[in-house]
Amino acid sequence: MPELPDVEIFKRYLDSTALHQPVERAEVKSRTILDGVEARQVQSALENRQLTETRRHGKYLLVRLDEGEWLTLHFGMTGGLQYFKNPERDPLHDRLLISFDNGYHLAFDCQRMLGSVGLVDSPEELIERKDLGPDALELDRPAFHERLQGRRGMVKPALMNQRIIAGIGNVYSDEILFQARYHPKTAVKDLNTTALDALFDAMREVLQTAIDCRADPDRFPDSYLLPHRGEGGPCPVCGGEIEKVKVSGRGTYYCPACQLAP
DNA sequence: AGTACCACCTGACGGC
DNA sequence: TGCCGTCAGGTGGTAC
Repeated sequence: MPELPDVEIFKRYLDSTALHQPVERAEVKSRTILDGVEARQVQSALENRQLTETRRHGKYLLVRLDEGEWLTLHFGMTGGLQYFKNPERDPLHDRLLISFDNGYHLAFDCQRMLGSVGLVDSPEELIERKDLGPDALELDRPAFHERLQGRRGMVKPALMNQRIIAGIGNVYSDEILFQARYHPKTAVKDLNTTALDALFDAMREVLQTAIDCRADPDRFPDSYLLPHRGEGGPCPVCGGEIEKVKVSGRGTYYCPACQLAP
């Protein structure tokens, strides 16, 4: 489930592998993933160019092609990148394959095809087109308050709303609320300034820690919920049972003892 | 404005 | 054994 930390790791992976290599050819293997572009546009945008720069906004990865357009990658739920030389390492659900002059390939792998590939003239164009809020790690404390204050709904859907803040999904919203000790169904209007501050701190802490752990749950601190995510499992703080509920349609894990009822 | 529900999509899993 | 329903979840559409 690629959320902000996962996409940040993809960005660093691409930066350390495929950047500044002349592209020999590009092949769109599944048209389903194309977002408002034709396969030939993607191919001609890539061929005989280089990937010169990357940026991340929320769950989107943008890749600049020479000094021109930007390729946009969204990983849906099962997407990822693979850089390899041996064709045997081409991932099973390869949807876009970029081949470089040096004999290496970069595959955009996406099993469930919920991801997307597009082209924009600038990162700002993508943000505008998708109506994305500021990136969760770029946004400062006053802006966080401003974007949440006055909202009527529950805190978990607000954190997950990409128009309010970009980058947080189902898994990390649970972790942020666990670390901040707020119940996922807490009404945003019931969070006072101090509570919003605590939520902001937890958001930054969780996202940065996840990046430092290379978004690998096995590396996460013992005090994190994510590695124990599952119904009935022990809470890493109090040892009580983790419960599962639905919050606006999403499977939500929390500790009823640590995260007080709204 | 917010929520509920559906669809997209594939693969895993449990029940019978 | 195999068939079927359900679930996972990011996004986006519709209805209320």
